[in-house]
Amino acid sequence: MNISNKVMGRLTRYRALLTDYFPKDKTHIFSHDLAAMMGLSASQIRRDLMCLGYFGVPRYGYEISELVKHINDVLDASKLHHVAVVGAGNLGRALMTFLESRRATLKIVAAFDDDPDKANRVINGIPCFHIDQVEEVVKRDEIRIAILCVPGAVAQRVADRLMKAGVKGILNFAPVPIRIPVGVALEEIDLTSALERVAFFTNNRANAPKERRNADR
Amino acid sequence: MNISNKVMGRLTRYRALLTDYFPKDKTHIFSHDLAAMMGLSASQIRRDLMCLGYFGVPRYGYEISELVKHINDVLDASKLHHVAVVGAGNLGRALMTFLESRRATLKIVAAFDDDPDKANRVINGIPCFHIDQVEEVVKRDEIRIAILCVPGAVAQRVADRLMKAGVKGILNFAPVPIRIPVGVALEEIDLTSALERVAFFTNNRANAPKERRNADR
DNA sequence: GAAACGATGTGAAATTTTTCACATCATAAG
DNA sequence: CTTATGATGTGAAAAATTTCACATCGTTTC
Repeated sequence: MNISNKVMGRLTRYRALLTDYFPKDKTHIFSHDLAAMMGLSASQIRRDLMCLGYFGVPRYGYEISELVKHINDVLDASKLHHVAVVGAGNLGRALMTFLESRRATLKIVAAFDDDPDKANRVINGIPCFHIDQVEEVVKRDEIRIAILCVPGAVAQRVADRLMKAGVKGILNFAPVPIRIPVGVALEEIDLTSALERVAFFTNNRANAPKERRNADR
Repeated sequence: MNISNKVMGRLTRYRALLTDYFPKDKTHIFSHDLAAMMGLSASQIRRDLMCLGYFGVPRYGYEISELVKHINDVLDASKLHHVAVVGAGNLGRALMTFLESRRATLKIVAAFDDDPDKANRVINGIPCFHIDQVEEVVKRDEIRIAILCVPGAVAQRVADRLMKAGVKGILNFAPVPIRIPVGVALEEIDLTSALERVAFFTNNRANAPKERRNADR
């Protein structure tokens, strides 16, 4: 089964919801319950879960622990990843604390900045290096994923440098798109665009970005 | 013309690219140039621009100033919006500085937190209030959009309170989906999910999340 | 003025994503 | 054991999004 980017995104959210925000005493869940929590349709949930190779039982629903286990199997296909935050400004530092320790398999092991004042310090328990050490540290610590929080003007240059050093996945928060060769994974989050989108649909309520249905029928 | 969420997102990015990251001496741009910068196909660019009611000229491409003007017309349909950041933790404070002054029409006028230590202070030039003042301040300052950066466990409760106070658009960074009635705009950014997605496609390079083509043919 | 050029605008096809609708099946009740 | 129940898994339809392919048209060249 080929899992699309969209399905992936939802699977991660199902997992988060089930492991962190679901009553511990419940052992089973129905597709329409998960749908209600996620604001999606029940059939979409079932369709997504089909990708897992795990099947629920008709009258009981899905066993939560099994479900989570199967999502884990698919998502964390290859164990641990070392992650670096590049650009230790306000946003970079906030993301360090926010994302660290969310997922055991994604460990933020370093930060980089071009400001010498920030280098050679430990920020929130994460060692911060000068950007010129990036090649050395990426290789040494086997960093494969970078969270890019640098100004738009230098984003592409820094990204190129990271990829040259061996980074294979980039989560880009810089407000410009970056170009990647095939073989590198890229996810872009444009925060300004997101806010503008909300503003637009706040004006034009008719076509809100998400319509949330509840059940199957 | 009914503009979809996806098209909206791209239009905002075209604008940002053209206004902030494009050589000032250039007056015109071709669809395939913009496509190359955005990592999209030229035909998609042209299709998106059709929504604007502005047309390029065959051999000259699009006049940048006119193009931006038309995007402005569509996007900022109703002038100014007052925005509040709710939850003044690391992420909330970072977003305050990051998003403030990005768009003249989106002004962050207040922050809220349930920590009394953070209330009644000015953080990065933005006044911070205790969450219990939310109804009062939202009404007084005509706040219509909220950026939600509170813990997942309280996200829905806080969102409900905001909507009750008059907020019509929410940009949700809490790691759980929130439910909204029709008439409210919602955009959700799950940072953990984004990182997990990158990690997944870093493992499974075959199907990277974005494939970037260059030209038309 | 006429012809060549090359980028646009767009109908139609292709692809992707979501929803519908119902056969199927495990359980519980009779 | 048999039947009723109600949630699943999924083929097929529908909807949304992207790409193709080319007619069209403004500019430039001759």
